[in-house]
Amino acid sequence: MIDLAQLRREPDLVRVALARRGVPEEQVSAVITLDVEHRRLLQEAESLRARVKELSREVGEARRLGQPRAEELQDESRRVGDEERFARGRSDEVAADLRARLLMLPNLPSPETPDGLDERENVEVRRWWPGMDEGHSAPEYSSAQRVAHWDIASELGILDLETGAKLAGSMFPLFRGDGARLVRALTAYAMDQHRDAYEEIRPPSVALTETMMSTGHLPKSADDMYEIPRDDLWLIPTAEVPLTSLRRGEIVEAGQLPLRYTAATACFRREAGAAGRDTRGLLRVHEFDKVELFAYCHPDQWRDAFEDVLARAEGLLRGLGLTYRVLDLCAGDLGTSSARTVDLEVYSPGVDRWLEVSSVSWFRDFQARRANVRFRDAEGIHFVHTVNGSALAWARIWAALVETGRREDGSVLLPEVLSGYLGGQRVIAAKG
RNA sequence: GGAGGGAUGACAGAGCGGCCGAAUGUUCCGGUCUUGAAAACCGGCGUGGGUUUUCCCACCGUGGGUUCAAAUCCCACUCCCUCCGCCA
Repeated sequence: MIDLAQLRREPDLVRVALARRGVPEEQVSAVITLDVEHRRLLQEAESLRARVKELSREVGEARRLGQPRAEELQDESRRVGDEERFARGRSDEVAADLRARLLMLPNLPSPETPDGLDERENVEVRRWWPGMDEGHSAPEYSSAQRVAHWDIASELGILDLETGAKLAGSMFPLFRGDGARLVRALTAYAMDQHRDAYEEIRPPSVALTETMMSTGHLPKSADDMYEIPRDDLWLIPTAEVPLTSLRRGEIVEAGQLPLRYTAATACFRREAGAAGRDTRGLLRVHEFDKVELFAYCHPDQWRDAFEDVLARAEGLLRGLGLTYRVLDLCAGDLGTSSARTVDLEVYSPGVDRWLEVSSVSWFRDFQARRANVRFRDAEGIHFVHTVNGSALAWARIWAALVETGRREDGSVLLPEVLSGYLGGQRVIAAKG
């Protein structure tokens, strides 16, 4: 959540920043009004409380000395106590309202985040394709590569969407044979690339409501997630959720920062807002495997952490030989918790589309404040910054690889970097 | 799932219902001493909020309750440990 102290200090700055992402001015003002009211009620309740404590001390004193005024004091304390409970109740009500509204406010966009209200105004910052570094122009794709992955997949028997749907409903993909093996190889490839600097974590695939709150996925995006109400659990939509809560409530020494973690997990998304869109193949699915990179860092380190995650995600794409572009998301297209986000999209020739396969974000202290993760240095205690990004999300990568690698004979050539993870195999053979 | 034990500050570990936000030890920080270090000695050392420099409030696993007054009593829950059962 945003910093209430900052909102008090610089209300106009907050108003202007949030207006960039389309938050109505009234939403901000409502929070300010509630905050003023809350502080007034809190002071009232606390001074009554102080009076009760004072009287109670006097009661003890009087009784020790056997003074008859103890009874009177006791009665008065009871009266003040009733008043206090009433005042406290009103204060708590306002506080709950305040908190609820504060949690609904998104993060302030970074000054360098481009203006714009939706994805049409995202800014393409660069593009890469195999051979570009050697001066070659963008690749021409053959007709063999202009076949959608769902067609290739059924031809080769490596993806079985019908059976996935039979088991779990539509948009739950089922990979098989070399297709399943490919997913496993991709995860192993990525994890090995990151192990020099990121501690590998294998977290639970479910999270408590409190854990979902910390990243900002709740309360706002409840409809986009799978819920297990009986146990107050949610299926994680990304490993960002458990990783952000790894150090929840802790104070770490500044010298330990940055703390970097990586995790490969399944990610579950209801995609409620996108029902009916991109439903074919792997363009949009309810479950996919993803490798996530995450860092808790010092406010001075966020840019390095951000650049590192981005460089690693791009490095994987280059290793895989996929054409991709980098988009700087505009203020209006930012996720709730993010101050700055860069998306990576791969070009997939069979469907002729750019597919989002990574999102690298800097959250400033927005998530750290919710998760209460702080660091201590000579000056005192402060919230850490969080940075994370996918490196990478495999379902769409899988589609792009299969489409890009398809040859005239119908077989699929896989990138060399994966051969070590595929027992030397380079090709998914066409069915004879 | 059953039986028992436990949860207090960075750690260890006290705490008759009434100056307990909390003893003590360790760690850590500053100082004295020392050529330097260690030891010894002296001092300091939780977090958040409100007010603002005088203070006030909250927090002793979580949530309720009893009481003039709760770390301390009662209830529920969570987690951890030991034992039994079950099991990938």
